[in-house]
Amino acid sequence: MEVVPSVYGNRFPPIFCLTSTRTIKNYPPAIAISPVATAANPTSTTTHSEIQNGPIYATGRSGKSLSVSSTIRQSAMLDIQQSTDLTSALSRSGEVLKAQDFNVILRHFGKSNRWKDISQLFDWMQHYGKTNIASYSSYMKFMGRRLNPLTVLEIYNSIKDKSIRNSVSICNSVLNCLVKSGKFDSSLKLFNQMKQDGLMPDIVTYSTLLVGCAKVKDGYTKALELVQEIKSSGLHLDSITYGTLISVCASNNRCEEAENYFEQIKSEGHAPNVFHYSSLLNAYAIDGNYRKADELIREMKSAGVELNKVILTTLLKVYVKGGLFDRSRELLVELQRLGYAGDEMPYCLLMDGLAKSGKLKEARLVFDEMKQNEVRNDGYSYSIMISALCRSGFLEDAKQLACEFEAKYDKYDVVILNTMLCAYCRTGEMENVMKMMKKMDESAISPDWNTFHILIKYFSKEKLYLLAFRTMEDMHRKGHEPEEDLCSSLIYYLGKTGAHTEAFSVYNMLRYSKKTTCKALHEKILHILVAGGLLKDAYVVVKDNAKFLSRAALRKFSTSFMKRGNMNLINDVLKSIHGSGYKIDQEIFHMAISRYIQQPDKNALLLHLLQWMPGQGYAVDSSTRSLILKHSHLFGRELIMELLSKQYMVLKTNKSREGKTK
DNA sequence: GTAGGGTTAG
Repeated sequence: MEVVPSVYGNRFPPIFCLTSTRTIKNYPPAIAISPVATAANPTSTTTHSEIQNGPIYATGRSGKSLSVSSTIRQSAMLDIQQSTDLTSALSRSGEVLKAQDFNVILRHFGKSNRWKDISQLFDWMQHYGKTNIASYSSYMKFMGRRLNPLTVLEIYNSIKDKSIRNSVSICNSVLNCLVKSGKFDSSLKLFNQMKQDGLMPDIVTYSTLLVGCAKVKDGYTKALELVQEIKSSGLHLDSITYGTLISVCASNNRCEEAENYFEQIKSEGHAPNVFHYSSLLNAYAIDGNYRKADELIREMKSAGVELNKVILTTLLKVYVKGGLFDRSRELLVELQRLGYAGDEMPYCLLMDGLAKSGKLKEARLVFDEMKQNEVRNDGYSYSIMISALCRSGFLEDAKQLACEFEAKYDKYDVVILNTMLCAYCRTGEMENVMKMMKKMDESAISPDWNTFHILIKYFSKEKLYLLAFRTMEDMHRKGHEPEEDLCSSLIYYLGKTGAHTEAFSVYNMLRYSKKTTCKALHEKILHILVAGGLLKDAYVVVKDNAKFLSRAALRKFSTSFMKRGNMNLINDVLKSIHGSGYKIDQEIFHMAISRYIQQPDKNALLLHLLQWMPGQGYAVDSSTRSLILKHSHLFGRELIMELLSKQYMVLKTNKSREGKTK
């Protein structure tokens, strides 16, 4: 395959080299624009209240000049909001404005989805110290998922004022950004750090973190821990937190617990709201419990809670999961009638359910109908159809749909790209695979766990083991943990093709991941390392995992090490395998001692070995003994005789012990 | 004059 080296070049850079989303701007020095040093420079002696409220005007100013100042500020704000050239508007009108004025503009940009302007304005505000607590929270809120979590952390860490850093709304916003971008573990770590630094978390902090529990394995346990923490810190679960908890239960297959929380709301004298209902409904979707779902809908009707788009869409999910495809279709028609079928979601639910119960043709019909209905397309429906076609082996059809999506929509996210990658990998079209990877890189879409898995599997299938290895390295660097089976097979193939070092590298990725590795893997890598002559690495494996290794493998390793391993480590190796309970046999001692004799400058090591042996119940056999005696002049004859006689005593006691046991 | 949290899809 020619394509691979040409795409990667010879140096094998990281598979995906995403460009940083945040650029450092070179603004003129603050002092040149703003003469007000306190407002311009946040690292100066500015107090918290000044940062929050802007420079405090001297008392005694007339009401008139205040209103003049407010008029000037109003027009400056308008200038910036309406300007088509933000840079010049800021240098023209920015000086007179305070942090809260900029926050108004920030929100204005936010409401009109002017992402680029929000970023530029916020950069400017940061540079001139015109930020307060609300600025940070608003910025993160309006940028939402557009913000790279690393950028968010950078911003957070740039806040030097402790009272601002510890402010609960800023902390909540930062945690929210991390949770929304799937970095739940990082958010928990940061949360603990924040608490140590002095954050007093409130119920919003906890419900922010609870959202993350819905997306991770074992999230329910973590949620319980958080609930415990809420209670022990004297806070109370509020309506939103209950809603989050129910949704955590739903996404962790805890239907009964979801019901319990729902009942708890009622027993505390509150009426469940539409969020609570939709989350509980979603819990019923897990096993398609349409009876309970129908009952819940009746309850909603009598309670006067509106059956909104989310509720009806979730109900559709329940019907689909319950296999009630006719009722699902009826409900879809109802959604269309109500104007609730403007985006793909309900179609996706139905298509996916049909495809997964083997009704691929019917799924395709829904897909075609959706396309006729001018539904907004975000690529989900294509993902579903393409992967359904792939699963059933209709690779050509899958490829065709992928091409259709490329031609019709130039909009990609990680899922559609993964799906298309998968389709092209299955049909073995390297050129298209590379095209998708380039697209991912260009659109700054970070590859996820799935992307890496698809690629590594594909490269392995094409016998491009080194490329698979580089991809796995990249995956590891990006913090994704590959599945053990995938590693294990890659280790096998790398070993088989002589890439012993690379095989060991994959082994180490697994070993130092959080998961515990399968015991057989240690033996597998040991064989590869011994075969590749990487005896020092092999020794590391043996030292750490001797208890998982078979006697045969240990023997093979020791034999090789005695023959070719580093002489300075021979005694360590012998002690280490003895320490693991392996009885060293005479042949091994003979090999070790022969090596020492060949190299008289290592005589200290030989003497050390001979000294060590009797203490562990070992003694050299007669052939090794005569070998030593033959060369004893090299080591000091007297000392050697003394050591050998000590060993002889051991030999005698061993023999007499053996005799007694017989 | 001010900020932060919840429901559905691959």
